[in-house]
Amino acid sequence: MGRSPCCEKVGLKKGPWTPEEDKQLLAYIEENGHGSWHALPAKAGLQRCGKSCRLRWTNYLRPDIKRGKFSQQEEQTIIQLHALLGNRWSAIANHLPKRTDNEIKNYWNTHIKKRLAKMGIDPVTHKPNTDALGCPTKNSPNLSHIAQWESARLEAEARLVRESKLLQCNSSNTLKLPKNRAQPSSLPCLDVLKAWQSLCNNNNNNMYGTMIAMDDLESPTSTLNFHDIGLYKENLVLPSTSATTTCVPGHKSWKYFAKQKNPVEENNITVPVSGSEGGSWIESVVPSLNNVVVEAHHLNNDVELFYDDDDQNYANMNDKLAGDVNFEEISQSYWDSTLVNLVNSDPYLF
DNA sequence: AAAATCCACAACCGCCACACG
DNA sequence: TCGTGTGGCGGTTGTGGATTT
Repeated sequence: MGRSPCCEKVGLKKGPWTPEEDKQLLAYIEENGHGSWHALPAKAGLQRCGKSCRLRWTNYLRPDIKRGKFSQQEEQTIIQLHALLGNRWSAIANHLPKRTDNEIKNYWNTHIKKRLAKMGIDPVTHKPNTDALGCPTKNSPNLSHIAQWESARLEAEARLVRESKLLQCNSSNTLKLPKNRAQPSSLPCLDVLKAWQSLCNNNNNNMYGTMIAMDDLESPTSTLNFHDIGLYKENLVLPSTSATTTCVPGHKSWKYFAKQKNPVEENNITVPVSGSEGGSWIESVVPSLNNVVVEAHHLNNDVELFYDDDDQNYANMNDKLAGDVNFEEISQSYWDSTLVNLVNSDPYLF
């Protein structure tokens, strides 16, 4: 409740950290771990509040932070994710390995936001600016590639929204949400299914527009977000085990991480996915307040495939990988020789 | 050369959610 | 169920260097 009392104590140092303080904090954490941030400053001999120490560590001192200029790829990812997630910087940071939310937020505010504005794109809505009559503003006619891309995206969005609106939510399709997830007051269930099927049937790899389209089914601030479907198209290329290497139809680059687990019979709107290889696949789409969890159960092999952004599976997995391995670069041989053992040996990867 | 302004980014603030007793 | 401590998040401010006037 309320503000942490540690920051109100007098006599604690504020402002920029000195190299000596950094060294002290680093040395303490490397030796003892951070433990309770509240208790850390006293133990480490720092005249700082725990909160300040935590921020310094997470935003600056942590060894797994990549600093320096953002690449074009990273910048594009930020723009795309921002269009989907808004100012949820920590969620965006989860998709940019080694970048902190603070860094991304700063980069957005100082670079990207201004650039989008210059291109005639509203950085909040990601839509082209228009005047009161709905005409493009003076910046809009010279749309860059990004602007054109945004425009195409919006067209796709509008089309999918129209299609989705044709379906009514079937009240019998009440979803049983996982624990600790807030349940929206109403869920456009059939829209969810439609979205998922649309994704599954989409062969042109242009998933992004589809995802965004689903994001705004109800309103610009819809609680139903499909951002988690497909965001990992490029990241999730880990082959799953044994015979269960089936991908979502139409997305052959998608391969799932797998672990042994009994089939789960709840949480399901079940959507049989035609065209999948290997038999009894059930795809479950579980919308929640801020995300969509996608589960896939292979009933024959008793394997559950699962991904869930909120649980940060990829971040966890990323931590497990030796070195700076980009998921895109993982080969079948690397899986066979290394990763499969890792997965099988650690049930807590998920 | 000095002052003013701009800019990038580190750091802080205040609120919220959650765990726990 | 409630109160409290704690960590996390997003918005905002502060600071120092770079650039412009």
